[in-house]
Amino acid sequence: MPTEPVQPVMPQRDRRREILEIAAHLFARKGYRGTSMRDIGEEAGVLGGSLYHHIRSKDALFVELHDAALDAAERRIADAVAAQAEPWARLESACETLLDIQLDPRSLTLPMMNDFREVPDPVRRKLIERRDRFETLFRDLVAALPLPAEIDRSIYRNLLLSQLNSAADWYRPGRMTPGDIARQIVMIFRHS
Amino acid sequence: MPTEPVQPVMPQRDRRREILEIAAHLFARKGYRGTSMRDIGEEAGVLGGSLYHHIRSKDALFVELHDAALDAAERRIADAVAAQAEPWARLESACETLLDIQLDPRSLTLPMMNDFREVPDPVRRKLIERRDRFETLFRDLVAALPLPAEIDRSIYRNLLLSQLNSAADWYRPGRMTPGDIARQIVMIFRHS
DNA sequence: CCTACCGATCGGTAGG
DNA sequence: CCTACCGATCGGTAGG
Repeated sequence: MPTEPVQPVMPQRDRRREILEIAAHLFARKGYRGTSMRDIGEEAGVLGGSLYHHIRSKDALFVELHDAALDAAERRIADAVAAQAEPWARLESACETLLDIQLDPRSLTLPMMNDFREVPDPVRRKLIERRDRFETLFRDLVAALPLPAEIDRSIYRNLLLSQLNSAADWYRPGRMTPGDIARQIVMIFRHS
Repeated sequence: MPTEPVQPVMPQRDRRREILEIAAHLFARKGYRGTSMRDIGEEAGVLGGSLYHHIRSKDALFVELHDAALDAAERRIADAVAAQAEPWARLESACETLLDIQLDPRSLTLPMMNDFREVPDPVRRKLIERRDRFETLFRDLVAALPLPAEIDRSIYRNLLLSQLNSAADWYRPGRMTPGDIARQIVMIFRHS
């Protein structure tokens, strides 16, 4: 008589998702170069080489994760912004949402958005292309602000985004929430 | 009759300086992990292993370069600030000087200040210690500002520094000088 | 998903 | 400063 497997059989699709999540966390915590395929395998309970049944290459895996993270972030921000009408309130919603994503320790998200320098050239080109598209969201938000004429909106947007993207480098949970930080940012960046 | 060397003999001290400068440029451009000892050797005209006559280890080399860069930056900023009396003018001087350093493509400097994540743990601890000391300079400048009570000065300083440190990620020379950016930053961050 | 391996590259060293 | 090497680790693959 045939013995049943102790572990329930998991559909290949879900197994792949599981591996992607593990990889996202490792990339976010240790960077692209700091994460080896063997590291990912270890957390998934398999050897590094076995991962290639689910993915094509480390590069492709990273690009896929990065793009999916930006897709999700874009959706969340668009939803949050849509609930507001006043330009400053829309900007504050966007900042709070992006900070929420960047500062959530459980997020399998874009803390990897930064150090593009440690990634191979062809990968970097793809990441930058996707990120530029993401940033048009903020270009539109900034365009709607009633800013003094002497403020350059392109600089303004770049400064704002670099703050939001590097907040995870200095933020420590406790005293302030991501929402508090977003309010501080808008307070500073607000000019009428 | 003895032949004279074609290349003039260079004192060991200067040779070491030369190697440090080459290493600084490579680290700044390609990051810690992206720069191998063999890369440094190649630009210096020797094999990677030969560098160990001048340095103890790659880690020690990186820490030395990082600390020397911060020493130099600290001096330049302190000098620039000392020429100003008014708190906002002092902050603007500091921002302009730091941006000058960060955005100068010839600077063998602190573009490496950022991605601490790709560096080994013991190295990171040393870098952070030195950087924290560097940042007290800005803590004092921000403390002197007449800011509205609802603005948190710790957040304010972190936002300001993260902008200055990541400006090299988006800045492209041409339309605006580092001084222009500094003026934009202070315009945005100025509140009376 | 594993075994067993490939070629490449890494930081670093001994000995001259 | 070179030769010649060490052990470790990397991304990836063939074959089952």
